[in-house]
Order: sequence, then C-alpha cells, then structure tokens
Amino acid sequence: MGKLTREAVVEQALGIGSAEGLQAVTIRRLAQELGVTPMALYWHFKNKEQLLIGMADHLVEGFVITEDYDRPWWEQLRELVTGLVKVLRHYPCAAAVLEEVDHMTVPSFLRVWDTALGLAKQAGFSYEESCLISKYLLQGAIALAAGPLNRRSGLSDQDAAEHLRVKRLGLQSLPQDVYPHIVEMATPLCEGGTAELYDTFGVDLLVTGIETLAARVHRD
Amino acid sequence: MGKLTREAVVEQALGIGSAEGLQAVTIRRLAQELGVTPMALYWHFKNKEQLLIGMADHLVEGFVITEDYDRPWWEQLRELVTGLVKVLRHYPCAAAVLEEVDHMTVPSFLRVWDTALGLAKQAGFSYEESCLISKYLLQGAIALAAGPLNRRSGLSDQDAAEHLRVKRLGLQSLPQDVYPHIVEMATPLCEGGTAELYDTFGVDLLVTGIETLAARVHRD
DNA sequence: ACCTGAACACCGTTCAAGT
DNA sequence: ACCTGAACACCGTTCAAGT
Repeated sequence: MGKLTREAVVEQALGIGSAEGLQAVTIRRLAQELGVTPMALYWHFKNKEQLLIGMADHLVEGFVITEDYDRPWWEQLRELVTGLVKVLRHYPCAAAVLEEVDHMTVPSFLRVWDTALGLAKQAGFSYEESCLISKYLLQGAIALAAGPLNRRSGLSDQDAAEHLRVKRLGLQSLPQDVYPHIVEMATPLCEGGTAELYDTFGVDLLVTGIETLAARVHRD
Repeated sequence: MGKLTREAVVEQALGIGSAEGLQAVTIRRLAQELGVTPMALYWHFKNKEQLLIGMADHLVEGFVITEDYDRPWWEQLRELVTGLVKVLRHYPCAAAVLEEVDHMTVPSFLRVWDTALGLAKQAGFSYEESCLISKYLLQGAIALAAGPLNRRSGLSDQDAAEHLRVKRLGLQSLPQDVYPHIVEMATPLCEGGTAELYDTFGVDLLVTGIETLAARVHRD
C-alpha cells in the first residue's frame, strides 16, 4: 500500500466521482476507500474546497497548450477549446468538478485562461471584452465536455438507458399545445446528439460568434 | 401568520438564498424561518430537489414570452435572451438555482426552451443542431445573469469589497512570466465589467454565433 | 511530519403518530 | 389534509493527543 499522498487522494477522488457521481465524493468515503481516518485528509488539504481545487487542477494539468505564434488567433482559439474539451472527456466527472470550483483558484486552468485572454486581445477586443469572451469561451468548453456523454454517473448502463427512456416519455407526454417543439424533438433533446456534433458544431458555435464580433470591431 | 403554502415556502427559500447564498437554503433552516417543523415541508415537497425545482419554476414564471410572428427569428432570439437575463436579475440567487436543477423538470423553463427551439428550427437548423443551440443559448443566458453582480451572496457589501480586493491581489501577485495576461488584466477580471457590457456585448456574443452559422446553413 | 479518537454542529429523510 | 416527535444515517470540521 502506497503512502497517502496528495496525488493519490486526488486520483481516488476523481475515480469515485467518475464512477458514482461527484456527490459520492465525500471526505469520509474517500478516507475509507484509502484505508485511513477522515482527519488524515486534513493534513493534505485544508478543507474540502481545496480538495476539489486539487481535483480540477489535476484534470486540466493533462492539457498541454501548444502556442504557435505563426498561426492566426482564431485557429489557436479553436484548438484551445477542442483541446480542453478533449482532456476533460478523460474523466466523466471532469466538467462537474470544474463547475463546482472557482476557476480563478485552479493554477492549470489559469494557464488556459491566460492563453485565451492573450488571443482575445490579439483579436482586437478591449480589456473588458476580452475578459468576458474568455470567460464565455471556457465556460462553453466545459459545458461541451459535460454534454454528450449525458453520464448520469453512478448508474449502470442499463439503469442509465431506463432513466433516459423515462425522461423522453416525460417530455413526449407533455401538453403538445403549450410545448409543441419540445414534444416534437423529445428524442434528440434527451439523447443529446453524437459526440461529433459537440466537437464540431458545438465548437463552431462558440468560436464563430467571437470571429464575427472581431471582424466588426476591426471595421469600427 | 399565513398558512404554510407551497408559494410561501418557495419565496422564503428564494429570500434566504438571495440574502445568504444558496448553500444557506436548508430544509431545517427554512422550517425554522417559517415557524414550523422541518417535516412539515415534506408535506408540500417530496424532497429538497423538488423544492429547488419549485424555486426555479417560480423564478422563470415571471418571464412572459412575447411571440411576434412578424419579426425575424434573430430579433426574437435576442429578445428571449435579454428577457430571461432580466428576469433572473430579480433574485441574486436565480442563476445559482438554475445551475442546480435539471432544466427539463422546470415547467416555466420548458416554455422558454420551447420558444428557443422553435426559433432555431425557423433559422434553418436541423433537429439536433437546434437542440444544441437552444441548450447553449439558455445556458449562456443563465451565465450572463450570474455574471456581473459578482454577488458572493451572504456577505455584507464591505466584506464583498474586501473579498474582491484580496482576489485581485492574488491574481496580481502571480508569476508574471507564466500568467502574463492574467496579471495584466487582474482588475477587469475581478470586477467583471459593468452590467451593461453583459447585456449588450454578452448577448451579442451569444446570438451572433448563431446568426453567422444560420447564414452558412442557408448557403449550403 | 503525519495520523488517530472523540466530539461538535450540522445535514436530508423516514416513519409512526397526532389533530 | 396537514403537521409533529423521535430517530437514522449521514455530512464537514476542530482539537487534543499520539508516534
């Protein structure tokens, strides 16, 4: 049995979170799984928030940003988003973790953010606009990563399929006069499209708006 | 003292959540505030999740959707987003509530979603694209509503200002060689820009991407 | 430096019982 | 129909103490 290191704790936490959902990641549960007392964890992390930050940091550390000053900013932005989405797909609970922590406190995420900020400025946006754009872009990337594997973590595949069926039937049995489109599109709404849709159309959706606005800024 | 009605519970919950943050909204706390036993709430709500859904529904019910079939879809989409953002600004905890519940379970939110779906289809997108677009748009609107009043609810204005100052100093004292842009833009990043920026540029950012992609779809 | 034991102040929820 | 009392099975966290 290896020592109780920060890394081991974080990886165990990501394991539990990915297998059973983030709500199953509990100090006490984690300690039990690691064969240790709950308070042992408080030696390595000040509190649960710091543990979550550690998880988030570990996730995003897997993403190495390739900076290429010769290529136009929009290509780099696109690659930044796709790269982030890809790395977050490694753990089913990744997006959930990043939605729970303050991004500003996650060093590896700050690196991604810094790159996005630089590219936004390079595109000609003001300081404040660049801040908004980068926030929007990274938040969008996280949402894309959370999307397609609609992963109700913590359920078997069979239960998940049943859950999906119930959800779809719920939508389909809504009053058609008040929710016409929802009823009509119940199936694609629940199944959420293929991962490919998210990685191409989804990323396009995020980046295209920025490109168009950048062109507008340059015209003024 | 009025009776213990669903509405009263939901409004009290929104009050606590707005004043002290959503994490302060607890069954027991809520009961105490209402002068009642915790289990009394279980008569009106099956569990806490249903209470949150009730809160979300109450919030979005305040938004009356104006459908105008004579105006182009993009104007209607824009109005849908701005309207939603505006109504969510009534309660500081609104965005937090909507981030916590499954949107599919909130009737009033489904009405907004249905409208967005219809407009997306009208713009010429496929079923699956429309689903993705509507999800993206509504999620973006919620993020915009959460944005500018960076409302760490539960703190006095003075404490909030102090919290902001600490956060900014934290960013500014980062190593400048690894986070150059973050350090440079620490102030706008923390202060988050004016509400106006969010309501104009932010909405533009969301809608413009859709418009551009729609034009592309029509060309094919 | 690293971990344990015992305790505190909370949670959500169930179930039987009251009126 | 609407609410209470008592109990269960959990949380995160602190603090003193052990090695």
